[in-house]
Amino acid sequence: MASAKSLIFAELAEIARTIGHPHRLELIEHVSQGERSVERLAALIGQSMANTSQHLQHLRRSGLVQSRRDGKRILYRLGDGPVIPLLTSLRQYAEDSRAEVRGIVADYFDRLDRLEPISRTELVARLREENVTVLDVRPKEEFDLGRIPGAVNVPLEELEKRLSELPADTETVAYCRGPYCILSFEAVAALRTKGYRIRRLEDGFPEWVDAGFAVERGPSVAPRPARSN
Amino acid sequence: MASAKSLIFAELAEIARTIGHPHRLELIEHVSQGERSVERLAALIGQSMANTSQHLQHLRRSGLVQSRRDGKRILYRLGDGPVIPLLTSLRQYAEDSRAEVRGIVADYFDRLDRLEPISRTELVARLREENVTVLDVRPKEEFDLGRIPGAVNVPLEELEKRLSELPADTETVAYCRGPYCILSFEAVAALRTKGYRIRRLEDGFPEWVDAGFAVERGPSVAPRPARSN
DNA sequence: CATTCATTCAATTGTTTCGTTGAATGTTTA
DNA sequence: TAAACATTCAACGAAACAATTGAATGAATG
Repeated sequence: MASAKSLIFAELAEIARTIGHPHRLELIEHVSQGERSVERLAALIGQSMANTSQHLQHLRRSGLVQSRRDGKRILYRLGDGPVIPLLTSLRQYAEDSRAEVRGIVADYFDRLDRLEPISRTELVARLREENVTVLDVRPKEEFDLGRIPGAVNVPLEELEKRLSELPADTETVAYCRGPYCILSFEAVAALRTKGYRIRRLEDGFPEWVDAGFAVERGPSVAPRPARSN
Repeated sequence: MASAKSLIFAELAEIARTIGHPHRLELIEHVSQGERSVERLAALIGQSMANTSQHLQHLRRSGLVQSRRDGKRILYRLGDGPVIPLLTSLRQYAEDSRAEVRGIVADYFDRLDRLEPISRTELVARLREENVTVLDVRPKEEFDLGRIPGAVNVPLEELEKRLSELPADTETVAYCRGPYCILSFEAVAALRTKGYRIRRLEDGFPEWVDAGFAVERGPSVAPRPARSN
């Protein structure tokens, strides 16, 4: 039946249109870091509450995000389906085939040094050998909601003050929210000028989770900066 | 810079909006079978030439399709980038998380028998052992443009007339245009009632190409139906 | 039980997109 | 060089969408 086919195309198109808006893409990125209230999301994307709420409901209709009530606020989180793979393939298509994006990514990220990232599997191997410090430069709230096991949390703004928490003798791997999040880029740029051996992790925390690697949750116990300097 | 970030989101959103229209999704599906003229594509999606042309140019702007001139007509083909992976992840997201799509797919395809498909790698292995006939049920023109090596082409309409070309003693694997193409489902349903041992290949020809498996092109030499019945 | 607060709804306006119509372009054929 | 043909362009009206405003909901607090 042709009608079943056109119904399927209509469904697919609707999902595609849902992620076809910059604000909604940005909302998904923020929501993929952990639960967020509408108020906070509105501030993050620089839009009004009403507008943000409507975009969120649009996303929820397509299952890309879910929500729950917590007291007087509503918290949004990432949907159950393979949302990250969908966005990853969208990004990969864009990087592969759109000159504009290639140009932007090149101009923007490459200028911050050619900071070759370390792969997730490589990091896992290095963690087993205990010869690497994992640095989470996201804000504390996001760190508390979930992190790479054993990671040390030093938000980017506090990095200069808290340099002593980082071992200078072992290599450090920094990560943040995703491939377009600049926090870890800036952390690497800053620490390299101070002589640290530091690299970025490929992509970011949501992709780490999506790839099925272990996650540590809850308020952090004492971080374990094996200070030796 | 926040502006680089928002530029990236704008680019991604534009690509997503490009595939966010049923006609354009359908055009991509048809174009992924091989080169097609605007006239033919217009007929396939049941739209005017002008409208089809505009959708095609929209797709071309995003690199999802490419075009070349051949005499007085313009032929469109699939773009260079990872278009199929993008659509595959879109479809997988939809199937995984949208009840409507799940319902449609279930109602529609499952009713045509639970025809468990054979995987591409399994088919390759079976082909090495020479104990399988590959049946391409697409129209001859598409078959000529590219096919699984060694495949026999019997378009669905001619299947009943040309049953003799299919060996009844070896298992047959049928394929067509893709996961939502009903040709191979119907072929399987038809031949099973006649006692043939026949299964579907997972997905279809574009996905076969995309997965990097060998393709045979050009007008078919004599098909080799190892008739033994 | 009234108030406060976060969120959602409803109505409005300006912008973008879709499909149609008819003319323009550029290539082949007569 | 003119006619035929496939495709694209340009202009239009209808429909969908985005963002704003202000009112409505519904849970928590006093």
